[in-house]
Amino acid sequence: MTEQEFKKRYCKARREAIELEHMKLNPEQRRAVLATEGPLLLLAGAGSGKTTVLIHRIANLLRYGRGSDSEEVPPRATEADLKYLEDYVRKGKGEPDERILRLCAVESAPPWSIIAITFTNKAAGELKERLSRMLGASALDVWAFTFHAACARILRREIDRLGYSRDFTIYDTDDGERVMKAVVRDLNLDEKTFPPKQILAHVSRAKDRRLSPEEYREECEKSGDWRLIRFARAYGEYQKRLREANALDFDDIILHTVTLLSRFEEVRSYYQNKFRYVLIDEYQDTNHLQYLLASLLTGSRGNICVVGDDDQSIYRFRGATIENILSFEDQYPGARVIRLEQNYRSTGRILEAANAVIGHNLGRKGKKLWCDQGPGREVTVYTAASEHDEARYVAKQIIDGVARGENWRDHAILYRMNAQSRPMEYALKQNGIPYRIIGGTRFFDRAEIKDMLSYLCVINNPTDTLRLKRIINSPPRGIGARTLETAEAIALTLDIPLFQAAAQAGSYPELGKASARLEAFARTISELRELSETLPLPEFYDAVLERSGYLAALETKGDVESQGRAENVRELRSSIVNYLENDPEPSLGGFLNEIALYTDLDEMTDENSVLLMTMHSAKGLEFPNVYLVGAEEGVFPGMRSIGEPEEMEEERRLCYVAITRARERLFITCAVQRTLFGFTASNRRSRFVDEIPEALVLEEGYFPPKSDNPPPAAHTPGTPSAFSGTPRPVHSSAPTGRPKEKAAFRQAGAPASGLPDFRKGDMVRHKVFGQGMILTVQPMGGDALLEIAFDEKGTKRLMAKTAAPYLTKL
DNA sequence: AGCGTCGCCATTTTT
DNA sequence: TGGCGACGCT
Repeated sequence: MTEQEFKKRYCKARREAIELEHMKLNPEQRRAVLATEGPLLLLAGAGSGKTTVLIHRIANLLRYGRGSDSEEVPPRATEADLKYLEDYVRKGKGEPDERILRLCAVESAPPWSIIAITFTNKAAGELKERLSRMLGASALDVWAFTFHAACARILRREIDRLGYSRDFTIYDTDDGERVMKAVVRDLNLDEKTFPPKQILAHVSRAKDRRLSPEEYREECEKSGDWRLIRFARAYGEYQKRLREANALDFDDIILHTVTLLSRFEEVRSYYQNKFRYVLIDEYQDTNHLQYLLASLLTGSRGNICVVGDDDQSIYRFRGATIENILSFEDQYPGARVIRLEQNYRSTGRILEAANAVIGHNLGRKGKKLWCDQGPGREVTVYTAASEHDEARYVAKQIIDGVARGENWRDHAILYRMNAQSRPMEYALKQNGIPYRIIGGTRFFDRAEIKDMLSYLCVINNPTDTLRLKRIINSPPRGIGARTLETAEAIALTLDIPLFQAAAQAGSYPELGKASARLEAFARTISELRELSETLPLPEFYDAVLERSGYLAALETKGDVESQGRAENVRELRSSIVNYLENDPEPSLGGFLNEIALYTDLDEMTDENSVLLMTMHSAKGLEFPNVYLVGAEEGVFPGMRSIGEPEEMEEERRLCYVAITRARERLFITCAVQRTLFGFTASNRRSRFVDEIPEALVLEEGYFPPKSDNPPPAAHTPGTPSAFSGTPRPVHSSAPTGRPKEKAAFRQAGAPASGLPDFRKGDMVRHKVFGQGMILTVQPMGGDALLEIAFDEKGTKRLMAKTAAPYLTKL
């Protein structure tokens, strides 16, 4: 055997041997796992198993390094080795022994040499969990973090080079807004013409382009726009204040890491040497800065693997550039591209619908999902008379589903705006359907939680003036705006932290009577600070709750609102306990650092409830039944996107995301008339609905005469894509020619006229809740509230008219 | 300092 | 429709 031949056979056998361990994957997935070297773009469609691929890829790197993607033969490999390898492949069992491991590995990657970056903590956590389940504890040394967590980690080591100290604090959006607000006031700008939020948006964009306040100012001056020039000045001042407070906002975390890596050769080479393999998830959501970071971490070795789906890019509004994924191959010459198009989630019709809709977009890589699952049921399109009718329809479908044996949690209602949840909630409540709203204001964004965290921040670091100001008078302790102002002035002139001024308030006569209150507050904080050094964290937290008077203030208020808040504040304790269990060296500072980047504590519980959320928050999730609600022009696609081609494409991608959440059944609903924000409007139904081939659709509900509904072809941009196999008929969904629906108008779950005769003590059977007895009947404006004790589901309150179709008297 | 009223405004969200 | 901030009154 020639050396050439040996080499060839060896590499082939080695590759096949490694492949055996991934036989559960499909061929494309396997290719993606084995292509370890060089740049790789993985276009992973919805439901194509990309996380599985990511996991296997990391596992492969840890075990075999570049073994599956290399032409190198180990220098001491013998023909006996080759034979052993080939025999192993022939057996096809895929359970490698020591020798196989040794023969296949080419520089196995140590865990800490792999960095996998995700967008959310949830995704990072999931990655870590699945990795450690597959590979044991050593997998925990893989750097699986969010962009921000990874950068914060780097900064905690290196940031002193930029003149910040390593124990910097992280300001969230809310903190940033407070600072900017103060800046606007101090620059004597009007908050109406210079909304702090808007300035921050500009600042964020400037940071994304790596413009310093000076550079940004120069640019603004060239433009001659006096408003922009003020913006630039505000940016400078804002940045100055963050620096003084040794604080970083979310953009700074990335920006400063990029600066560090590009400016300091030794930092750059340290991390480039450390990280042999860089993986980035959800690449379509990265912004320019994150692109730079990724390329700086990758270095000349070029082992970067990005995973994403251009069709699922829905965060342009917060700076994500779809460009990053579209031009990956230009930025990394020689990049390999692998498409994962086999979908393991949805039925054929749902996928066809998704393909057809997204096919109307122009700027895309092109990809068509397929599955071997069979067509499944039609997509149901229901036209409702109003948003209430729409909600009742959805409630009815859910009840029917559950009556068939499904779980509540198998149903998800997706809408464009949070404001749309209200009528839905109403209908669900009336039917006694358990539900849970995801999103809206999240746990850590709630005022009471921020207050408690601010207490902890101030105790940990009394010079954190921003947080100090937040809590100094909550609960009210007689330290008002006036007092605070004088105290701040004193602190400023003496160049001491505000906290110190408060602590020695007695020595400043201008504070008058308030000085005693300031000192008392400062004393409380100092005492708590001492306690924090001796007590275990949860007990210490209890002490904070008590001594701050915060909890007591909530409890004395006694209304439902405050009760909920008190509940939340106590709830925070459990995340402290949680932290304690995960950190080998827990400390108050450690907890605060972790919490600063961790917002989604409310893990979706496994409680059995119908889920309501925006289409955005549904990304990455899947449900057997999906209700895509409010499919009307002006709602979805939203008002702002009409007439803006780029925006419209983003809306369409959002539609694609929403459709592909459905596993078995997809319901799309629209209302002929809808009241939103106090205005009643009649909207045409969404163009996206009309982009779904008619053959896939089953129409239900109310149809107005044709004249009210101009042909959809007029507002359907683009041409049916080459991918959408079935060419669309020129006209599609105008209701004429479908006589049956016209006659079939009946509002969903609409109450039969007249009040059903329910009495106290009646035994009834409900379609879903089973048998029960009516406890009370309270007449309420032509309807009645029934309180029914069900044998198995407990006591529920239902509206008589809504429940009537599902209730029978026994 | 704290409460009530008026008027304005209005996607989507993660870190 | 509803939530929030500014303002003005007590």
